[in-house]
Amino acid sequence: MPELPEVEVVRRGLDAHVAGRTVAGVEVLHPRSVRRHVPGAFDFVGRLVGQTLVAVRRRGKYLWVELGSGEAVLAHLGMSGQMLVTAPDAPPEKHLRVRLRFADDGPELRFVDQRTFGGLSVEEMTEVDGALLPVPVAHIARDPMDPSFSLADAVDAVRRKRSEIKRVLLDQTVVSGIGNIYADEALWRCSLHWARPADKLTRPAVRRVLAAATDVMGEALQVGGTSFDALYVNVNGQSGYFDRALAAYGREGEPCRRCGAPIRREPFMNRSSFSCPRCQPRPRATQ
DNA sequence: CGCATTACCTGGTTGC
DNA sequence: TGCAACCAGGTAATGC
Repeated sequence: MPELPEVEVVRRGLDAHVAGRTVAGVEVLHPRSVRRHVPGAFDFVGRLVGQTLVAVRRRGKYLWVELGSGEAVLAHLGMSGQMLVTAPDAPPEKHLRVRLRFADDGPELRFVDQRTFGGLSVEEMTEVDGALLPVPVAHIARDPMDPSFSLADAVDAVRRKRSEIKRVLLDQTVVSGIGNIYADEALWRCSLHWARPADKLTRPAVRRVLAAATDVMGEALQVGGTSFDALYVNVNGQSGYFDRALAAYGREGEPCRRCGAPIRREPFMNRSSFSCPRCQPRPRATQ
């Protein structure tokens, strides 16, 4: 699933392949993929045709392409979204939702999304705390790879939450970019159970877990960066080389890489949390 | 207001 | 073999 490292891989690939090019035509094949564009699919197309794509930017898991008009095409990949740069005559993918053709007749940009949790929209920009962001991203906190990210501020924000630490790690208004996979990895790395109350953790403990999340996402980015070539931007988050580096996520029953105890899986927010029963003991009473 | 829960989606897998 | 149930999970809306 695309979390920060996977989205950053896509951002880099898009920036390399579409920046500076002019949109000649847009085709929306599934209305749901542009549902966040309130004026509708027709308006979406109209706002893009003729625009130059200036640069591709990202905050957390949100991605946007700055337009010559000053607006931006905002993209969220959801769980299964992919941005592909393909030859215009390449056969359509099964779940092709939106395609952008360019005036140079070069490779086209395709938004492919099986589950349609993701989507595209054209948005106006707004300034928040010195950063220029698409309006729907205004409430998203800086991610750990943002040059202006403040670890001290993030530690304080986490400790203000009266909730379980993993819920807080997944809250994109506190720190952005962390999803289920990297949350479990970060908690495993600093031997914390996901249900530990965030406001009861010490400042150093929260600093450690945020540093672990930053580290693990950085490592994933390094190996994910190899997975696209000139005509193909790979956002296949669960494949690639980072799979084999995972210590907790998806390893139910397999030995903990630290102590050998079988990794457990527990229900969490209608999904799963993976942890080591010995290294990450469940907190006693959460009162 | 702040935190918890649910709806939204589809296709691959599992179990009967 | 067929089909229903289940599962993946980020986000916004809803509930308390």
